[in-house]
Amino acid sequence: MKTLERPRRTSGGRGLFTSFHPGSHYVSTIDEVRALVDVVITQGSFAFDVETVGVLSHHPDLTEQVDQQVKTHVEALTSTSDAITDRARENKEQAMTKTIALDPKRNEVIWVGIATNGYSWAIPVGHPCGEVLVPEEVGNGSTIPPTGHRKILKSGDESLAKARYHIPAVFADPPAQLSRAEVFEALKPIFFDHSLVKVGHNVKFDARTIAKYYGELPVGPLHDTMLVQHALDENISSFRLTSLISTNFGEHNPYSKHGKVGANISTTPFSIACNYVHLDARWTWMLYQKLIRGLTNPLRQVVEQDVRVLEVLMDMEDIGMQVDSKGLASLGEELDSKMTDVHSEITAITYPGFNPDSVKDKRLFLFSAKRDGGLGLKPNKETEKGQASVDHDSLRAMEHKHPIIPLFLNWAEYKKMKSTYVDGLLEKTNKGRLHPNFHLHRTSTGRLSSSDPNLQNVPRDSSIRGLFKADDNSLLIVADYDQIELRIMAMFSKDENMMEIFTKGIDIHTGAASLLFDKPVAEITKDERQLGKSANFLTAYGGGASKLSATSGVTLTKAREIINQYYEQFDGLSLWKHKVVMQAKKDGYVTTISGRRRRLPDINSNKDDLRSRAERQAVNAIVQGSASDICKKAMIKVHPKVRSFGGKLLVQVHDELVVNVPDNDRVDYYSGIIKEEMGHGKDLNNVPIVVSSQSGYTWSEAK
DNA sequence: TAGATCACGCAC
DNA sequence: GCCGTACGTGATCTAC
Repeated sequence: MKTLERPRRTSGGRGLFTSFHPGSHYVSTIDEVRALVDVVITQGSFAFDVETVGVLSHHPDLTEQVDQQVKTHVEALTSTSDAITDRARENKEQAMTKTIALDPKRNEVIWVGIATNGYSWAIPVGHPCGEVLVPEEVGNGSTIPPTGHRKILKSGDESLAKARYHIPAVFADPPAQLSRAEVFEALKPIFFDHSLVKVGHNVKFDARTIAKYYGELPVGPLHDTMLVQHALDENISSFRLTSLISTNFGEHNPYSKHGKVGANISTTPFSIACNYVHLDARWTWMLYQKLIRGLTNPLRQVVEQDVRVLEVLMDMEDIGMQVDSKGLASLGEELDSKMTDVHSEITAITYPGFNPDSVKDKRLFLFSAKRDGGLGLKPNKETEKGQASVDHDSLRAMEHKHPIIPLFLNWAEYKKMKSTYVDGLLEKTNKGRLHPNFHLHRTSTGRLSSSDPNLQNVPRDSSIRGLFKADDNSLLIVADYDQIELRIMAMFSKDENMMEIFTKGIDIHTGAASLLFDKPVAEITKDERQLGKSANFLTAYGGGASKLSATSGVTLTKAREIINQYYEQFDGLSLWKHKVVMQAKKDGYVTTISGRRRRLPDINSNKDDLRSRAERQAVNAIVQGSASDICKKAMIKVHPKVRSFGGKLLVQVHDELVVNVPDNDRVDYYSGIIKEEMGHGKDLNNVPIVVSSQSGYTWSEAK
């Protein structure tokens, strides 16, 4: 039995592991795994990290996707040959393999890294290669490729033309490694110990990845360096581990010496990969120690709340949401046929090769002079960079000027649905379910975000939401906060009129209209309510008269009048906003209900545009961030309740929760529990919280 | 050729 | 100068 290597401590160094150098130990026997488990258990917490690869052959459905992608790719080419087709397939397979490596449901672990006080271990469980025997050879196009890698001419001879080429390295066989099954069995005591804190950098990924080998998710408490760092500084551009090490330890490239991994860990020599795994686990551990020690209240409580949300999110991601793949596919066909028609009409009016996806093409066709082949129309809006805009609003405004404009509008609508929501979602479907990633560190306000796929911006249109289904024998309950952001503003500002509207249970937009137009609530028309609504929105976002006039269609003068009247009626609100900005200028940040901070470096800028932007952000961050705090608290409370009656929390969309519950006669009871845990009936300093809910078999029915 | 940027559109 | 927070897609630009 090999003994565990314990890295030497350095005195006065940057951390516990800086004496580390190559030739590092890797765990090769099951006794060593058991021994490391014994050490970890005494430490109370540990960092871990997995390295993963995608295995295409494990997923026959994915080969179909590759087939399809190769087919589309080849169809777009003018000349095809076996060599090109093979190359295309190789590229697509590589891309797909890379994708699956990051999908916790479909990847395979090849290394596990673990670190705790003074220790780190690298456990290989399927690294495919040993050391390099023959290095890879890459030609950048300036040389003639070696024989055997040259193009074959029609004559049958090898072409002597210079070309790009890539000859992969030749590796020795890897050393003998433990199997995943025995390693994870032996590690079970540390991943399922309710008293051990399991730390990761984006820990949901690692935890969900290893869940495959246990048939269930590791248990909390979990902790994550990303969300700690985010609480300390939300204005960070990259949350990659290497970036955070640089900013926290002043190491410019901690991996440069012996842990540099190429494009793919599975084509990295064994010893380098081993070093890399040690480094990743160690740096995660050291970063965690450093960040957690720098946490003081109220940020400490913010992080404590977020790690609890993290566990809920992990569960939500792993469960995923059922989607009707066949329905999506047939919607795709419908859109395809509509698009074919529109496209041919567009081509007939424009010219062959006109690309309706090209802003440039559309801009040229609409706005260039008639003598240049354009329509000579006048642009009515500019993009940020000062170009003529061809977005929906601009086109709508000139819709009657030429028959092609409605065609552009139709094309854009169909294209969006097809590419983002049909093809995009289908590609992410795994056994009929979509498993989003929820992020706690990607917004400046503390809101969640969602990606791969983003289930927070699924169109409300029933043609899409109607395809998101409850499980068999289940129902979806959608519970959402009523006007949570405006209620939060009422709470903070204690504005009398706003408080009164909410306490009396009057619709806030109607109430605002009533004050704006000095009319009883009962006499407010639909149009007036809409103006009230627009004005209400402006307050949270800090919009001005021009925006109001643009979105609601009233004249600029009228818009100014409305805004003035609004702030006269809700004078407490404008006073509060003013105080917020003053405080932000003094402190450099604002604070939400839970104590989360939004730092605003531009709040005292000399540049008017930057400063006013920061002022709007200050107000908005308090409102949006506090709403997010409330919804996070709710998730923490709702999650165990819902599980206790066999339900599943599926998705959070900022102010709404989507829950899958058993389809039985207790649905009203379930809804009641969910609403209660979300705070329905309670209040925010005398501003009532109202939660409404609906249920149905699809997401559109439930909303 | 890969990554960055722009323009756009979807959500709250 | 003029509306806050996100993410995905496709085109186009840019650096290597």
